[in-house]
Amino acid sequence: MSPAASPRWKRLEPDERREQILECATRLFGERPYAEVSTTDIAREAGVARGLLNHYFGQKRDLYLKVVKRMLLMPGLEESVTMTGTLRERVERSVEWYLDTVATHGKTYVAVTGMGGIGSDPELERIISEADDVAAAKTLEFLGLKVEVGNDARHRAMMRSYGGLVKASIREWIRGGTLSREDTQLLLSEALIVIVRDVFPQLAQQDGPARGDARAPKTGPKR
Amino acid sequence: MSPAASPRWKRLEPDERREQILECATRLFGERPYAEVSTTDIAREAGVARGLLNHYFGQKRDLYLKVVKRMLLMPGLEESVTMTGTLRERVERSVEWYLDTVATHGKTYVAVTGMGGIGSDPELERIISEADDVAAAKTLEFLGLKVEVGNDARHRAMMRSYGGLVKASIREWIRGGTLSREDTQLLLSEALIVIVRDVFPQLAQQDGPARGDARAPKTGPKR
DNA sequence: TAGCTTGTTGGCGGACCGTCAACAGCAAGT
DNA sequence: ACTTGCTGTTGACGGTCCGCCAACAAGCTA
Repeated sequence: MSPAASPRWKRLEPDERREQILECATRLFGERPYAEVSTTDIAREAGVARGLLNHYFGQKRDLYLKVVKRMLLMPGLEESVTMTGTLRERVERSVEWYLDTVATHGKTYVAVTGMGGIGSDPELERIISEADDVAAAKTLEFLGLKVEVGNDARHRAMMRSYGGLVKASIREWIRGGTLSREDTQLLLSEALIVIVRDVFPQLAQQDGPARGDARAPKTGPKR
Repeated sequence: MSPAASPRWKRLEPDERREQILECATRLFGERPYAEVSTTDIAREAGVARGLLNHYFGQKRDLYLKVVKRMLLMPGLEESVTMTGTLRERVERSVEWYLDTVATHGKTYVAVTGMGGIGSDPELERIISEADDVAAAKTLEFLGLKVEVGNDARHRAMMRSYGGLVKASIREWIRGGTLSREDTQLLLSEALIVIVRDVFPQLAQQDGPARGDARAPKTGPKR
């Protein structure tokens, strides 16, 4: 008889196995809520023993965090869009690019960023918040706005808040279709313009005619 | 000897007991994430057997939903604020009222509305979305804006999206203090004004001078 | 082919949750 | 004051899920 008819399981490089498990986990976490995806499900989907998940990722929660991290790392904004024209034009193009990117990830993006997976987990919030910071910094940089360091924390916080609007409207768009893509883009562009004007009031005059009702006081922290 | 020295437990009316459990659950869910609050914890906190929670609320998830519901029902906006003055003034007052209300609920509100509790649960999302609708409708009504029924779904979706901005910025404010209350109020007011102008473009001229760069097309679904 | 490295398995122990039959507080009836 | 009955409440049982770890085996090397 053949010396080793067929091995009962195949031995993979750690990186390969890790990647394979990550993909299965990503798919399942996109289909069902966090609590309803058991490690047994993921293991079965990947065709491995359940204990292997703990071996590679530690806790189930850690595996989920890895999934979120990989999902939120969005590649190259700056290479794919030109940054010319008025502030409004640039804003609209960057929002458009962002919606394109999200559209490719689809439901998994919504499930991960949205009402969440895990319940208010500090680590998860840190990761998402960090990803929001990156996205915000990219956007601001793309808009050609330099961050003066004194207000950095405040500006980042404002952009993270804007991220809340982004996610909520995208959820409306992707999930139920209660907003069309045009609606979403309009909403996000207008809001971003307003925020930029508040955070960087000195740039207001760059965008064509100034607003009629410019609030003279309290456009920034008193200095 | 005394006939019944002291009963080992006290018998309460169902409504009383329910309320007592709800309060303990509310406190605990405000302190820790959903998954880290066991029904045993809640039962111990309330000085009650664990099975009683299931008797009154069914699943642990149902108890959590009850907590969220009670948390999101915010009483009387319309009675407490006058609705006179320009659109900007009314917006700023309503935002201010909302921030006051949230401030009283504190961390629990943030934990409940925020990154959530349960993982993307349809029922939970329905509840939160419904509460957002109520808050949005109250706000719009308070602003003196009548909803024309044709665009109702779209308008509600936009206001729910705005709710995402509200929650995110409030989280920045309450949690880490990365935004001051003034920052939060400024951000939310400006954004709300913009949204109202987009959703109800015909009301733009009510608020002083019109914007210089008013977008003539695509201010609504084509009809 | 024998030996060694290490990727992988499978079961153990513990935590948590939903259910349900039995128990007991307590108010009404005698 | 004692008994009866209603029902609020308890405590344990069965099941699921997860983290851990010793044993196992795939596959390279000599």
